[in-house]
Amino acid sequence: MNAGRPREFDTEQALHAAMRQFWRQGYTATSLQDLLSAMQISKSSFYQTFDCKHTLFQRCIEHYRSTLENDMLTHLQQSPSARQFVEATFHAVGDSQQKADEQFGCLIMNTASEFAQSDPVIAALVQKGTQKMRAVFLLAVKRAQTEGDISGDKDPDALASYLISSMGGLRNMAKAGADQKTLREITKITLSTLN
Amino acid sequence: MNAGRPREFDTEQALHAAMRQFWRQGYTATSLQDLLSAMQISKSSFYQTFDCKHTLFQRCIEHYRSTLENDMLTHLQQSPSARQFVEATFHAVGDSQQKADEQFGCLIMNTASEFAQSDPVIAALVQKGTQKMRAVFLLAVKRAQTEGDISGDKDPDALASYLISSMGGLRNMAKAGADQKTLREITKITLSTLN
DNA sequence: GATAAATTGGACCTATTGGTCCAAAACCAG
DNA sequence: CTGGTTTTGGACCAATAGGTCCAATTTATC
Repeated sequence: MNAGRPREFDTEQALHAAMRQFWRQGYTATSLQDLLSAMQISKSSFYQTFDCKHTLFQRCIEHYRSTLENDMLTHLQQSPSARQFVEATFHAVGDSQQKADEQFGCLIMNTASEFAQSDPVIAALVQKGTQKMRAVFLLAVKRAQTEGDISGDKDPDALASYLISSMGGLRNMAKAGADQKTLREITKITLSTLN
Repeated sequence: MNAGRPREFDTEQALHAAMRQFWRQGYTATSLQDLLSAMQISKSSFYQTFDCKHTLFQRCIEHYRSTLENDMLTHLQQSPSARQFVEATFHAVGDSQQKADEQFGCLIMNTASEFAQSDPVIAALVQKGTQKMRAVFLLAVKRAQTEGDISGDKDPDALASYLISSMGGLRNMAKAGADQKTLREITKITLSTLN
């Protein structure tokens, strides 16, 4: 009895496309038309599947966060040393190969910048996002300390906060159009705090 | 011969009000109505005096930049040591007294985040803004080196880039809702790179 | 093949967007 | 007080915003 016409699009794929669109242009500057074009679905399908623009945005932030979080965690696990993981994560920003993605900055930070304090729901998601990223860095710092690559004297919590702040700053510089040399110089100094 | 009805508002004041509005909400999210309310002028006066929203925005960015630049330069000049100036500049972000202003982030960086690569005219202004800020930090670092408060070994150019990047990151964290303690921890580590 | 369930395209809606235009008002110089 | 110049308020505009609704279409099950 649960029959009916099957969907002509993949929900996950559409969500991913929407996320990239928001990532590129931000929430307000992204019109419904932009979304439909990017997601390649019709208006009806859009509203039926994703409720409304705001709800979709929330899902996109969560999607971005969980994807990034998982990526970071697997990279951390697979990395021979936690210190190497942190260094690689920062070097990736200046890396020309990933430049296409990097010039959009970080969706979480972009969102914080766009309307952190004006929308409590979004603000909470941004908060959660930074917390989770911070947690990954915290894990990495602690592991690096047991591995002897970061001095045990340092406060791992403070270091983790510092790292997300720096990462946000660096990606923002990349978005502002800083060249590779500059990004590398910044990264070098940032990482020197781990010594 | 140059007679006529005098303006009922002050241009500079209106510009300042517009700047604060853009600073708070960003370009796209700020409607014409928002601007008129903030500036307290009529639509006619708006278009006659400021041409259009986009042109006004450009002027606002320049206004923000030159104001900030001048403030920083005078602070630097009046500071007993250049190192103290840099430290004070960073500490000000976490300072609760300036919290009201800080929770908007930095207009230049916000703008970079909003549409750095999609609008060449704005992108150029953002570039100019970061350059100028960087120049002030460069001046400060070099002076601090002659004053013996920063080791002469360090590359002042790299350090200047690092400082604006870190400042952007820190202010973004403030906007994202980080508490004072966290901001202070980040600042402390950031400033430790000067040793 | 009929039926029930679900998706789809597109017409339609209202509110708001940035922006134009003009008549009325206000002012200064002569 | 008058003529020329400027500002001002508000009517008006087309385009677009996000969103609703429904008829047509497509499919799985029986």
